[in-house]
Amino acid sequence: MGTKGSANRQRIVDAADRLFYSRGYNQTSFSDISDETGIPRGNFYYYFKTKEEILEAVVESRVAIFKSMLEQCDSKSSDPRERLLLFVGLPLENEEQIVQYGCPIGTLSSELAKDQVNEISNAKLTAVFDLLIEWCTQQFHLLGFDTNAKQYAMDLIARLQGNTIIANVYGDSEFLMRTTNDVKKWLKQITSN
Amino acid sequence: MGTKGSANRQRIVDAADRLFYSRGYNQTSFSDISDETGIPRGNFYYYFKTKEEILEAVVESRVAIFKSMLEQCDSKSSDPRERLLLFVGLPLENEEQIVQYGCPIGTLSSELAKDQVNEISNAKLTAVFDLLIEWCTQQFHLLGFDTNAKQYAMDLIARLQGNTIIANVYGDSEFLMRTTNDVKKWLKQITSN
DNA sequence: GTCTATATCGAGATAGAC
DNA sequence: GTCTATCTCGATATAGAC
Repeated sequence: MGTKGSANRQRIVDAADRLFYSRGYNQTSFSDISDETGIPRGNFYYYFKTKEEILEAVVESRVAIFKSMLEQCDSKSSDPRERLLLFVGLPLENEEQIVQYGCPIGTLSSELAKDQVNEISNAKLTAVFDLLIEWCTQQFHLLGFDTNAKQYAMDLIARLQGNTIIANVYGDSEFLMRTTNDVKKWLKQITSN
Repeated sequence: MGTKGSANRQRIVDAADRLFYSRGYNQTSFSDISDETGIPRGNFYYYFKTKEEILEAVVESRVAIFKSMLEQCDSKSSDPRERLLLFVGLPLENEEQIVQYGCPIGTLSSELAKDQVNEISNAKLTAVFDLLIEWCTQQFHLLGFDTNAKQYAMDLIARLQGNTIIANVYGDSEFLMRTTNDVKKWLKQITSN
């Protein structure tokens, strides 16, 4: 195992992940990460040349997390319809955080879209969305949807994002629960023939 | 007219509004606003005691802008159905900016939700969403919807937000146009009896 | 009311001892 | 590999001349 597998490196990435989510990337300082981990600031530069490299590692970590969530959906059911329903229910598993800080991908994307700098990281972030959309597209394909499978997938992700935003703005977990059910009903309806 | 009506004050607010939108609140410095307006940094403190006061003024300005957009919709048609269709089409009028920087209220809300500080400004921001939701609720009421009028209103706003996010992430104005039409179709469908 | 000079702080980043 | 000390810069904010 190289430096990528170092325990300290992992602790930095994990703490940065939490802080980038709860405070935002730009509003998280090396001192914040240092306070959380107990690892002194100067040590960070042994693992990462710049703050942006930490961001890249965090994004990679989130990609891995979402991949494993999709695999969970795959393993729990072999029925694409049931898989999509499981997928739609995922935000409720972290309902409290979602309501408080929004979607970990959506909010980071919005933030980085305003930074002229981080082109690399931004490309990697759309990769998370790509991952989710491709997975959903595949499920819709299996359900018999053809050319419009990707449209349905993008619409589904858009709906989840929109519901998350409103739930976050109003700190309203009831709204998140209700609209999650609405999306599930919509899914059942369009796949019931 | 007091200091609130000063031309310089207004120029500061207008420049800050643009910059908070394109770069984000936290990533916009007094120097940026100074560069845009030609007004030296130190002068800002004659009109605003802190940066957060500038933010409050910007939020007030955005509230006013959205109010006038709603009044435009009101004046163009007296049919609530037609008004809602006009409302849904609004994002396309600033399509380029929407695709590049996202929704001016949605992205600012997401950003401030992660700042532990700006409670006041955040309260004012939800006021913008309140404004839109109440206006839509009223239209749905006029269309004969009763207890579920507000639900439809919130769902409509959520859909617009979600579509904006995806369009922004992918820089995809085609998606914004297609989903705008989809929302219009949905509106026509639920109001056609 | 307007502008210059400057204070103060915290950010990211570096050098080098151990 | 780890940690301390420090550099440099740019941020918000202040003081005070004009």
